[in-house]
Amino acid sequence: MAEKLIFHVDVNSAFLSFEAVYRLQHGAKVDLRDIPSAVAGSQATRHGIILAKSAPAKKYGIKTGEPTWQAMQKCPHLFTVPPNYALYMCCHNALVELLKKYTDKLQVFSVDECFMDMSGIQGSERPLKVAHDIRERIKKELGFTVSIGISTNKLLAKMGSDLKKPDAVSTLFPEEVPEKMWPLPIEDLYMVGSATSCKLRKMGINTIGDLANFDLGILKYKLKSWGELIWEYANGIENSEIASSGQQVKGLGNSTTVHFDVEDRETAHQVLLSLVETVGMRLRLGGWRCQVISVSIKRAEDLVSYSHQVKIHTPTDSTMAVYKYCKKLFDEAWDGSPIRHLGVRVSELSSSDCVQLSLFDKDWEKQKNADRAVDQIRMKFGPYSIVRSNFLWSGLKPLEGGLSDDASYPVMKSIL
DNA sequence: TCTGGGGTCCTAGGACCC
DNA sequence: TCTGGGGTCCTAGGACCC
Repeated sequence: MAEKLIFHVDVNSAFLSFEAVYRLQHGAKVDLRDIPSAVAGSQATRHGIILAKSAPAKKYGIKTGEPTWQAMQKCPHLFTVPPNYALYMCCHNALVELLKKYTDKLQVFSVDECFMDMSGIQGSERPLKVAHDIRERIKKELGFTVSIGISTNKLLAKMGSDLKKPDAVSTLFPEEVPEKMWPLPIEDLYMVGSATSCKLRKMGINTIGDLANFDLGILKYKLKSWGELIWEYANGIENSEIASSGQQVKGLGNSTTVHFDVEDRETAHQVLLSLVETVGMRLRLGGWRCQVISVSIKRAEDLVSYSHQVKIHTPTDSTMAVYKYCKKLFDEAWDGSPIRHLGVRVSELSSSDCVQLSLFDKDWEKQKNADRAVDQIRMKFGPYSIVRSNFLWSGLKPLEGGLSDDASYPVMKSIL
């Protein structure tokens, strides 16, 4: 069997690049990528973290995910712009359309990453040439730069695209692993996060090469199946297929950091309703019902989260049914301390085609029709065209988590 | 006026059944 | 007289990704 040939395409500083291109196209004189700049959430509503940064901003030591105030201390003249998810989806769609011209075996991995199975070109064309074609074409037609990694599996292609940025193509074939990947610090390996790197460094494992050559038995004993997974990754072993049709959605959720601390039950319930509104609508748009409902709470004082979930007997897609369970879950779980963040998540999804009515319930029929009517009005006239009256004077957003106009918003997957 | 929001998968422990 | 052991389901929490 012939070796596979996989490309991993990664947009450089995606959110910031998308914004920069958009501004240039609308007459801006300055390219955000050339100055210290960042996409950052609003500090006033306590969403103030860095979502993406320019290369000049990176030179100040600014990191993605760090609080904006901290970034401003490192670089007082940092230019920040708010996030614009609708724009990112447009850029994402344009990227995917362009890549599809090269292969239909394409896996959308996130808003700014794709895997491509390019095995078809092997023999006739040189992989590097094709990759550079793609890179140049994206730059010319879409205005942003990408880094492309080339290898025989997804893991190595992904690690490869990190080797050189921005606007670059790198190979990381299995025979190049000892030379190109093993010298890197252990944190650079996909799936080694802060908790694992801490454990590994205590074991004297500091580079990817250290891990690759470590005793697998000891690793499995200490880190269970996780140890085996990252040991294989360190050795470049990974053989999952390109999932072109997109994986089954497992669950969906909505959460928010409230712009003030929530200290009473009624307010918490209101926030939960605003979260459930969009979850319910997304369920119905996707044609799903859920059977597990979960509420999560993050305390203001120590930022510790806890959660409570329930499995219900009859799958539902009704906003009010999900909300009813969320209120109950919240009341059972809340420890009474001020709340910073609330979340709702539904899972164990099943198709709503095969309706199974456990009881024939008139109220249920009515509820279903009401949900559908509201969905249709919101889709036609905008999400805020219909709003529950109890939000009017509450100071809270009636819908939390914004509705994407594209219901098939790409799912970010953590496992290749 | 410290640290977002959207996901997936794994594991541990308890309940329950045979 | 006994306190075995396997299997499954459920829940909470932790790990990772972008």
